Amino acid sequence: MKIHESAENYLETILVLSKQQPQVRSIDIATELGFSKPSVSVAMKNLRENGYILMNEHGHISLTESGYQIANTIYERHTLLCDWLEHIGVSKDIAEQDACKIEHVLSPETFDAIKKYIVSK
Amino acid sequence: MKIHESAENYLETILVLSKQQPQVRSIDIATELGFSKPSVSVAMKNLRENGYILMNEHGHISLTESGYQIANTIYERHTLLCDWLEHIGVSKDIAEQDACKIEHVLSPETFDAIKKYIVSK
DNA sequence: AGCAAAAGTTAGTTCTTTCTAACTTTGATT
DNA sequence: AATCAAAGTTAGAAAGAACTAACTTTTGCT
Repeated sequence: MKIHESAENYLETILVLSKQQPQVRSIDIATELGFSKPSVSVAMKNLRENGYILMNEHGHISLTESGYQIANTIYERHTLLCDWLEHIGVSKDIAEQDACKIEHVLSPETFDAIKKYIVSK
Repeated sequence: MKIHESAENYLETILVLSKQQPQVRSIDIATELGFSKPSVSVAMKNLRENGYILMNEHGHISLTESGYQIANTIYERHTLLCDWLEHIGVSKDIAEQDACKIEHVLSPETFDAIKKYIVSK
Protein backbone atom coordinates (compact mmCIF):
# COMPACT_ATOMS: atom_id res chain seq x y z
CA MET A 1 0.00 0.00 0.00
CA LYS A 2 1.31 3.34 -0.99
CA ILE A 3 0.36 5.99 1.52
CA HIS A 4 -1.80 8.61 -0.06
CA GLU A 5 -2.66 12.07 1.11
CA SER A 6 -5.95 10.90 2.50
CA ALA A 7 -4.36 8.17 4.61
CA GLU A 8 -1.74 10.58 5.93
CA ASN A 9 -4.48 12.91 6.95
CA TYR A 10 -6.42 10.29 8.83
CA LEU A 11 -3.31 9.17 10.67
CA GLU A 12 -2.45 12.72 11.61
CA THR A 13 -5.98 13.28 12.85
CA ILE A 14 -5.79 10.17 15.01
CA LEU A 15 -2.59 11.47 16.55
CA VAL A 16 -4.04 14.90 17.21
CA LEU A 17 -7.19 13.49 18.77
CA SER A 18 -5.09 11.12 20.88
CA LYS A 19 -3.43 14.13 22.43
CA GLN A 20 -6.80 15.65 23.28
CA GLN A 21 -8.84 12.74 24.54
CA PRO A 22 -8.28 9.36 26.16
CA GLN A 23 -9.93 7.29 23.41
CA VAL A 24 -10.34 7.86 19.70
CA ARG A 25 -13.24 6.32 17.80
CA SER A 26 -14.26 6.49 14.15
CA ILE A 27 -17.04 8.89 14.96
CA ASP A 28 -14.57 11.31 16.53
CA ILE A 29 -12.54 11.34 13.35
CA ALA A 30 -15.63 11.83 11.25
CA THR A 31 -16.66 14.79 13.39
CA GLU A 32 -13.20 16.30 13.40
CA LEU A 33 -12.77 16.08 9.64
CA GLY A 34 -16.38 16.70 8.67
CA PHE A 35 -16.61 13.41 6.80
CA SER A 36 -19.39 10.85 6.83
CA LYS A 37 -19.25 7.78 9.04
CA PRO A 38 -18.95 5.39 6.11
CA SER A 39 -16.00 7.31 4.68
CA VAL A 40 -14.15 6.99 7.95
CA SER A 41 -15.20 3.40 8.45
CA VAL A 42 -13.78 2.37 5.10
CA ALA A 43 -10.63 4.40 5.61
CA MET A 44 -10.04 2.82 9.02
CA LYS A 45 -10.51 -0.61 7.50
CA ASN A 46 -7.73 0.14 5.04
CA LEU A 47 -5.43 1.55 7.67
CA ARG A 48 -6.08 -1.49 9.84
CA GLU A 49 -5.50 -3.97 7.05
CA ASN A 50 -2.26 -2.28 6.20
CA GLY A 51 -0.94 -2.25 9.71
CA TYR A 52 -1.08 1.46 10.47
CA ILE A 53 -3.67 1.32 13.23
CA LEU A 54 -5.17 -1.09 15.72
CA MET A 55 -8.78 -1.19 16.85
CA ASN A 56 -9.85 -2.95 20.00
CA GLU A 57 -13.19 -4.66 20.55
CA HIS A 58 -14.76 -1.33 21.54
CA GLY A 59 -13.66 0.41 18.35
CA HIS A 60 -10.94 2.36 20.13
CA ILE A 61 -8.22 3.26 17.70
CA SER A 62 -4.50 3.43 18.27
CA LEU A 63 -1.54 3.96 15.99
CA THR A 64 0.95 1.18 15.35
CA GLU A 65 4.63 2.00 15.17
CA SER A 66 4.51 2.54 11.41
CA GLY A 67 1.30 4.52 11.69
CA TYR A 68 2.80 6.70 14.37
CA GLN A 69 5.87 7.38 12.27
CA ILE A 70 3.78 8.78 9.48
CA ALA A 71 1.36 10.64 11.72
CA ASN A 72 4.17 12.28 13.61
CA THR A 73 6.08 13.31 10.52
CA ILE A 74 3.01 14.99 9.10
CA TYR A 75 2.17 16.58 12.41
CA GLU A 76 5.62 18.06 12.78
CA ARG A 77 5.39 19.46 9.29
CA HIS A 78 2.03 20.90 10.14
CA THR A 79 3.23 22.81 13.16
CA LEU A 80 6.35 23.90 11.34
CA LEU A 81 4.34 25.30 8.46
CA CYS A 82 1.84 26.98 10.72
CA ASP A 83 4.57 28.71 12.67
CA TRP A 84 6.23 29.83 9.51
CA LEU A 85 3.07 31.18 7.92
CA GLU A 86 2.14 33.04 11.06
CA HIS A 87 5.66 34.36 11.24
CA ILE A 88 5.28 36.04 7.88
CA GLY A 89 1.91 37.49 8.80
CA VAL A 90 -0.75 34.98 7.85
CA SER A 91 -3.66 34.76 10.27
CA LYS A 92 -3.86 31.71 12.49
CA ASP A 93 -6.96 30.28 10.82
CA ILE A 94 -5.66 30.58 7.31
CA ALA A 95 -2.22 29.37 8.32
CA GLU A 96 -3.85 26.31 9.80
CA GLN A 97 -5.90 25.70 6.72
CA ASP A 98 -3.09 26.19 4.24
CA ALA A 99 -0.68 24.09 6.27
CA CYS A 100 -3.15 21.21 6.02
CA LYS A 101 -3.01 21.42 2.28
CA ILE A 102 0.73 21.57 1.76
CA GLU A 103 2.01 19.38 4.57
CA HIS A 104 1.42 16.32 2.40
CA VAL A 105 3.04 17.45 -0.80
CA LEU A 106 6.27 19.27 -0.08
CA SER A 107 9.66 17.62 -0.42
CA PRO A 108 11.79 16.86 2.63
CA GLU A 109 14.35 19.31 1.29
CA THR A 110 11.88 22.14 1.46
CA PHE A 111 10.79 21.29 4.98
CA ASP A 112 14.39 21.23 5.96
CA ALA A 113 15.00 24.62 4.45
CA ILE A 114 11.98 26.05 6.21
CA LYS A 115 13.09 24.58 9.51
CA LYS A 116 16.58 25.99 9.21
CA TYR A 117 15.20 29.32 8.13
CA ILE A 118 12.84 29.63 11.07
CA VAL A 119 15.50 28.60 13.56
CA SER A 120 17.90 31.19 12.17
CA LYS A 121 15.44 34.00 12.83
CA MET B 1 -17.53 24.39 -14.30
CA LYS B 2 -15.53 24.78 -11.18
CA ILE B 3 -11.85 25.09 -12.00
CA HIS B 4 -9.90 22.25 -10.51
CA GLU B 5 -6.22 21.88 -9.93
CA SER B 6 -5.81 19.91 -13.11
CA ALA B 7 -7.46 22.55 -15.27
CA GLU B 8 -5.37 25.30 -13.67
CA ASN B 9 -2.30 23.33 -14.48
CA TYR B 10 -3.20 22.86 -18.11
CA LEU B 11 -3.95 26.55 -18.49
CA GLU B 12 -0.68 27.52 -16.89
CA THR B 13 1.18 25.13 -19.16
CA ILE B 14 -0.45 26.65 -22.22
CA LEU B 15 0.67 30.07 -21.07
CA VAL B 16 4.22 28.94 -20.43
CA LEU B 17 4.48 27.19 -23.79
CA SER B 18 3.01 30.26 -25.50
CA LYS B 19 5.95 32.24 -24.22
CA GLN B 20 8.38 29.72 -25.63
CA GLN B 21 6.97 28.87 -29.02
CA PRO B 22 4.75 30.45 -31.67
CA GLN B 23 2.04 27.76 -31.61
CA VAL B 24 0.84 25.43 -28.91
CA ARG B 25 -0.73 22.09 -29.79
CA SER B 26 -2.13 19.30 -27.61
CA ILE B 27 0.92 17.18 -28.27
CA ASP B 28 3.18 19.92 -26.92
CA ILE B 29 1.23 19.98 -23.69
CA ALA B 30 1.33 16.20 -23.44
CA THR B 31 5.10 16.24 -23.89
CA GLU B 32 5.61 19.07 -21.43
CA LEU B 33 3.52 17.48 -18.70
CA GLY B 34 4.39 13.86 -19.44
CA PHE B 35 0.75 12.93 -19.98
CA SER B 36 -0.78 10.77 -22.67
CA LYS B 37 -2.37 12.28 -25.76
CA PRO B 38 -5.87 11.17 -24.79
CA SER B 39 -5.57 12.78 -21.36
CA VAL B 40 -4.70 16.08 -22.95
CA SER B 41 -7.28 15.73 -25.68
CA VAL B 42 -10.06 15.24 -23.18
CA ALA B 43 -8.79 18.04 -20.96
CA MET B 44 -8.63 20.44 -23.91
CA LYS B 45 -12.17 19.50 -24.86
CA ASN B 46 -13.34 20.52 -21.40
CA LEU B 47 -11.39 23.74 -21.40
CA ARG B 48 -12.77 24.55 -24.85
CA GLU B 49 -16.35 23.77 -23.90
CA ASN B 50 -16.05 25.96 -20.84
CA GLY B 51 -14.60 28.91 -22.68
CA TYR B 52 -11.07 28.91 -21.34
CA ILE B 53 -9.29 28.17 -24.60
CA LEU B 54 -9.79 28.39 -28.33
CA MET B 55 -8.54 25.92 -30.91
CA ASN B 56 -8.30 26.80 -34.56
CA GLU B 57 -8.71 24.38 -37.44
CA HIS B 58 -5.07 23.35 -37.14
CA GLY B 59 -5.39 22.48 -33.49
CA HIS B 60 -3.48 25.55 -32.39
CA ILE B 61 -4.49 26.50 -28.90
CA SER B 62 -4.89 29.96 -27.44
CA LEU B 63 -6.20 31.23 -24.13
CA THR B 64 -9.42 33.21 -23.94
CA GLU B 65 -9.64 36.18 -21.62
CA SER B 66 -10.95 34.07 -18.75
CA GLY B 67 -8.42 31.33 -19.45
CA TYR B 68 -5.62 33.86 -19.46
CA GLN B 69 -6.74 35.32 -16.15
CA ILE B 70 -6.43 31.97 -14.47
CA ALA B 71 -3.24 30.96 -16.21
CA ASN B 72 -1.57 34.21 -15.34
CA THR B 73 -2.61 34.12 -11.72
CA ILE B 74 -1.20 30.65 -11.31
CA TYR B 75 1.93 31.56 -13.19
CA GLU B 76 2.59 34.56 -11.00
CA ARG B 77 2.13 32.43 -7.94
CA HIS B 78 4.50 29.91 -9.38
CA THR B 79 7.32 32.37 -9.88
CA LEU B 80 6.65 33.96 -6.53
CA LEU B 81 6.87 30.62 -4.76
CA CYS B 82 9.97 29.57 -6.64
CA ASP B 83 11.74 32.77 -5.74
CA TRP B 84 10.76 32.41 -2.15
CA LEU B 85 11.85 28.81 -1.86
CA GLU B 86 15.16 29.54 -3.50
CA HIS B 87 15.55 32.50 -1.20
CA ILE B 88 15.41 30.25 1.82
CA GLY B 89 17.84 27.80 0.32
CA VAL B 90 15.88 25.24 -1.66
CA SER B 91 17.55 24.09 -4.86
CA LYS B 92 16.12 25.33 -8.12
CA ASP B 93 14.80 21.95 -9.23
CA ILE B 94 13.04 21.17 -6.00
CA ALA B 95 11.74 24.70 -5.67
CA GLU B 96 10.25 24.35 -9.12
CA GLN B 97 8.70 21.01 -8.30
CA ASP B 98 7.25 22.04 -4.96
CA ALA B 99 5.94 25.32 -6.30
CA CYS B 100 3.93 23.33 -8.85
CA LYS B 101 2.26 21.45 -6.08
CA ILE B 102 1.30 24.32 -3.82
CA GLU B 103 0.53 27.07 -6.31
CA HIS B 104 -2.98 25.64 -6.70
CA VAL B 105 -3.94 25.20 -3.10
CA LEU B 106 -2.80 28.19 -1.07
CA SER B 107 -5.14 30.98 -0.08
CA PRO B 108 -4.80 34.46 -1.56
CA GLU B 109 -3.96 35.72 1.92
CA THR B 110 -0.92 33.50 2.10
CA PHE B 111 0.31 34.52 -1.32
CA ASP B 112 -0.08 38.08 -0.29
CA ALA B 113 1.90 37.52 2.87
CA ILE B 114 4.68 35.82 0.94
CA LYS B 115 4.77 38.62 -1.59
CA LYS B 116 5.01 41.30 1.06
CA TYR B 117 7.59 39.31 2.91
CA ILE B 118 9.84 38.87 -0.09
CA VAL B 119 9.56 42.50 -1.07
CA SER B 120 10.51 43.59 2.44
CA LYS B 121 13.78 41.65 2.28
C1' DA C 1 -0.85 10.99 -55.78
C1' DG C 2 0.46 7.62 -52.30
C1' DC C 3 2.04 6.38 -47.94
C1' DA C 4 3.93 6.50 -43.48
C1' DA C 5 4.41 8.93 -39.37
C1' DA C 6 2.50 12.22 -36.34
C1' DA C 7 -1.35 14.14 -34.10
C1' DG C 8 -5.87 13.85 -32.39
C1' DT C 9 -10.10 11.45 -30.82
C1' DT C 10 -13.31 7.98 -28.76
C1' DA C 11 -14.45 4.44 -25.75
C1' DG C 12 -13.76 2.06 -21.94
C1' DT C 13 -10.82 1.24 -17.57
C1' DT C 14 -8.61 2.24 -13.22
C1' DC C 15 -7.76 4.48 -8.89
C1' DT C 16 -8.66 7.53 -5.04
C1' DT C 17 -11.78 9.53 -2.26
C1' DT C 18 -15.72 11.01 -1.07
C1' DC C 19 -20.95 10.37 -0.73
C1' DT C 20 -26.02 8.33 0.45
C1' DA C 21 -29.09 4.67 1.69
C1' DA C 22 -29.93 0.99 4.29
C1' DC C 23 -28.64 -2.20 7.56
C1' DT C 24 -26.49 -4.13 12.01
C1' DT C 25 -24.35 -3.78 16.36
C1' DT C 26 -23.41 -1.60 20.67
C1' DG C 27 -24.48 0.49 24.76
C1' DA C 28 -26.81 3.45 27.99
C1' DT C 29 -30.96 4.46 30.49
C1' DT C 30 -35.01 3.50 32.38
C1' DA D 1 -34.36 -6.91 30.51
C1' DA D 2 -36.34 -3.79 26.87
C1' DT D 3 -35.83 -0.08 24.13
C1' DC D 4 -33.91 3.45 21.48
C1' DA D 5 -30.23 6.32 20.07
C1' DA D 6 -25.51 6.32 18.81
C1' DA D 7 -21.92 4.13 16.39
C1' DG D 8 -20.32 1.25 12.86
C1' DT D 9 -20.62 -1.37 8.47
C1' DT D 10 -21.82 -2.77 3.66
C1' DA D 11 -23.06 -1.83 -0.87
C1' DG D 12 -23.41 0.96 -4.53
C1' DA D 13 -22.72 5.67 -6.81
C1' DA D 14 -20.24 9.72 -8.26
C1' DA D 15 -16.60 12.73 -9.60
C1' DG D 16 -11.89 13.92 -10.99
C1' DA D 17 -7.99 12.66 -13.35
C1' DA D 18 -5.20 9.83 -15.28
C1' DC D 19 -4.47 5.49 -18.40
C1' DT D 20 -4.48 1.94 -22.74
C1' DA D 21 -6.28 0.25 -27.05
C1' DA D 22 -7.98 1.20 -31.20
C1' DC D 23 -9.43 4.26 -34.54
C1' DT D 24 -9.38 8.58 -37.63
C1' DT D 25 -7.43 12.61 -39.47
C1' DT D 26 -3.70 15.42 -40.85
C1' DT D 27 0.69 16.37 -42.60
C1' DG D 28 5.06 15.92 -44.80
C1' DC D 29 7.82 13.57 -48.13
C1' DT D 30 9.04 11.05 -52.06
